Amino acid sequence: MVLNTDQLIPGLSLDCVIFGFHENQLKVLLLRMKGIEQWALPGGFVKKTEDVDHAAARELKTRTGLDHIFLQQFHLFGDVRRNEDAYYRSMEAIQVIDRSMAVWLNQRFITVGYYALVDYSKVRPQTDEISDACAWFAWEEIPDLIIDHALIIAKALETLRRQLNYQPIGKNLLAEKFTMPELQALYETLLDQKLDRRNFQRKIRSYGILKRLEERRKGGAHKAPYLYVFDEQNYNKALIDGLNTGW
Amino acid sequence: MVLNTDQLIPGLSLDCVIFGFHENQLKVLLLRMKGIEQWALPGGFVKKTEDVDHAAARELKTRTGLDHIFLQQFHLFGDVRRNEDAYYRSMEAIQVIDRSMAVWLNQRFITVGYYALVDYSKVRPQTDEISDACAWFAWEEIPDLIIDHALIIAKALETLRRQLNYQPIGKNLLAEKFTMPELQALYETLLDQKLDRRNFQRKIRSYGILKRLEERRKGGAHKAPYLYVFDEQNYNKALIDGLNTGW
DNA sequence: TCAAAAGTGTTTCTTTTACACCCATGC
DNA sequence: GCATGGGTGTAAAAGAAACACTTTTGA
Repeated sequence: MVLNTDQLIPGLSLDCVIFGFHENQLKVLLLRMKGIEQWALPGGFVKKTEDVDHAAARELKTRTGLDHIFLQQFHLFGDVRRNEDAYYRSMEAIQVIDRSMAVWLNQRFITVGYYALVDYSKVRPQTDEISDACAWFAWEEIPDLIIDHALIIAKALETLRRQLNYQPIGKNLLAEKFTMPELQALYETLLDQKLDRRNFQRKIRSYGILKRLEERRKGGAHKAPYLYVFDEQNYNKALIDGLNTGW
Repeated sequence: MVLNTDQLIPGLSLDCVIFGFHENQLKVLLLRMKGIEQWALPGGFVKKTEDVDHAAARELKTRTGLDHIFLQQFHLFGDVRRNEDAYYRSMEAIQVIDRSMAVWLNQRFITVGYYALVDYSKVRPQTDEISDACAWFAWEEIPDLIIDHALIIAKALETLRRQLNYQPIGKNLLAEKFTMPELQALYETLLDQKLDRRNFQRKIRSYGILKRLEERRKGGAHKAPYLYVFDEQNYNKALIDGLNTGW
């Protein structure tokens, strides 16, 4: 492994829950390390001379090729025993990492959870020297994960769902141009409930963050739906002001 | 200082934004370190054998004497340069801390922000060996703070305000028995807006998390208001399920 | 021509807002 | 007795929910 542990903050890692949306399913990008059966969240370490947020953006870029993406810290996982099960031992055994790296990894780690919303179609999952697979998994089909990564994903989704109530999302999970049914499917997936087509349209439109194009999505088997884009200005305003304040 | 730095995770601190409510003002508990003019958030470090959450609870207990209090992690502050201005140098100068402690403090620190909601009347602010003052400050009168502590407070309040929309709060900031006007004053302070008395009552009551007692608050200059307590069961349920889901 | 998806409008119900009157207390 | 705060109810407005019909398209 090419990491020079001297340059890294010891005991601090970060894990990215990278959400995508495809075929009406919420997906998460996962990684399998060489020599380990379980899958893991893509993650990394923070350089001593680097902002923590920057390290997360760097990891996201490495893994997806994407830049300037919605990426947000959501929780610090800091239990003493969270990484005590030394999952990487089999990596040392097959010489994916060396002894000193193994020792370094063996210390107590706290990890910062980040979640990212990305356009599924733009991502080409990347493996590296220490991983032999990188792939999207549908929310319902997430395999067995190392240490507390299942918990991290659960917490990320919980945060995302909450976010949905007061922030405009969708911009990052969909392609630039999208249809209303696509946006609705995204909301339905995230909320895990069916919504009324007409009421959904009304509500979303009332936010004033969408612009409908003249263009329609052709080639579908049925009536061609309109394409929409987010109105940059109003969208950004909504990001700051929120949507449903409740009071 | 009695801390043995060998037992602590290096480069990791935590800061607690302890909110109280008194005389219709939102207050924050602050600390002044010996030899430093600026005030600071009460904070601490995490033992190598301790959960991060536990360290926060420990700090809260030390500082306020309170246990089992609403205490929640809200953000990790991880910029490289956040603590580079070495505010503690004057502490070393007057020998509040020794050289090795100063060196230890001089490294890059990331800090986890926690916020706590406490019953103002139950707190007896505690100083210790390294601080010469510990006091409540009204939100509007927060003095100059060390490093990024003003930012940390701002972020805590932002989180708290957001929380207000989907979680029952008040339980932790008020005495066990409280009046509707007191609860309303709390909401008004947190939201920084006036609310209609009658509509507020209706809305709060519709949540079903309060129980009205027969008892009234006597001794006031006017009509005696009823006392309320939170209904434990429904309150806890609301904590989990949320109040205004928005969808 | 028909099944399935997409577009649009209306009615009903619920929630929120705005607003007015009576009661209790200390001065 | 009057100023002030506290309790309660009701009518109007806004928003959410429920619901039906028409259009487009490929098979």
